[in-house]
Amino acid sequence: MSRRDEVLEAALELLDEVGLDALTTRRLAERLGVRPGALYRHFASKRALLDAMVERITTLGGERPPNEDDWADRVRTVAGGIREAMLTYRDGARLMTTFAAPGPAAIAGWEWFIGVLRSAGASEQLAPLAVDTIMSYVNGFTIEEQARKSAPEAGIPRAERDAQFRAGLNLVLAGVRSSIEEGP
Amino acid sequence: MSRRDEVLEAALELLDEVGLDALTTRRLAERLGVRPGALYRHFASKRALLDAMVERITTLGGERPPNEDDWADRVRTVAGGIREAMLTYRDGARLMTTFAAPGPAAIAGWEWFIGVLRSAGASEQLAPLAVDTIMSYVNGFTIEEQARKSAPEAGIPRAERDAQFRAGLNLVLAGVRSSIEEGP
DNA sequence: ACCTGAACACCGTTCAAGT
DNA sequence: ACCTGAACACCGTTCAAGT
Repeated sequence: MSRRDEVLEAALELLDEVGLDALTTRRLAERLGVRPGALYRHFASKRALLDAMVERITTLGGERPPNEDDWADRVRTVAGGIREAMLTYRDGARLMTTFAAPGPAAIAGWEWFIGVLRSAGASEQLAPLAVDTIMSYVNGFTIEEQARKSAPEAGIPRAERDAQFRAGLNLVLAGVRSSIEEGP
Repeated sequence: MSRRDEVLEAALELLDEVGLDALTTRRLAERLGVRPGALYRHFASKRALLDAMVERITTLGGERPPNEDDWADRVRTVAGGIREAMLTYRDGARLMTTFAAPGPAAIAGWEWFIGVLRSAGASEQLAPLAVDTIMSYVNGFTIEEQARKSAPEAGIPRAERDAQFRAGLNLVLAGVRSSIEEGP
């Protein structure tokens, strides 16, 4: 494990403890027992560090269910994994929205996702639209879910949120299914 | 127009010019020809100022189409208006994700939205799920759309993005429609 | 009511110099 | 290769004092 990776790991731990707004280079340096300037040997800027954190979280959601599964089940597994990855660290979803450009892990995942839709019978036009729509739903849901913490109904139990996520995803999937059936 | 409103207006203009990361109290004070400390007579904190900006943007998306319209058309109009409101200012969608608690405008809009779904025949359980799912899609789509600026395919023309938004929304609406038809 | 002056405890970042 | 020491140009926020 390179020193760079150790810094990255510490940054993710710190994020989970204090949240995105309190994640400062100085606090991170202190946690590493080092002066702030030393961080710049490993990352060109705080922005670069955040990008590496985003890529790392993206990799967490990289599970690929077997092709024998129903296509909708494969989508459910992957969508659930992406949500799971964002929920792993405090403010994880909000951190993702600060990304500069999609990293290799995100691009690979996107292409795999297109393939699932194509194998389900989606046209060349429909498949990317469906992937984009599903991803918008997953990201939108998770961002809002994770943002609610000082809100009125702050403490919705995890099991309920899981059920709501699945139900909403099924709604979207029903739309995708009916669009596939309508043909080109 | 109160002084407080003038400060709020200036903050929104500044946001549009420099983006969320460069929106500082000191820059805002300079634009108003005032010392930084003076802002605290009008807003208790920067957080409070950001909350007021969020509420203001939410109000922008508050159009209510006539009840004679088809329910799906009403949803399309309102969803489009919410996206429009977030796109009005640079980083508008990302600003929304920093909200503390939903303001009065957001709550009123949510209840109206539920009514539309109920009038379309959605059950008491389905209506809030559908609203939540549609809103997740709208927010997720717009956040991603607005975040892409230094990305590879940065310059997708507005008309194309509008079309993609509508197409994705129709996909979700198809799912909602089929769930309504399946009954309770 | 609104603002100034001045301070406080922080930020991200750079860079010569050390080991 | 990795870090220190020290500085630079910034932050958000407070508060007595002015008009």
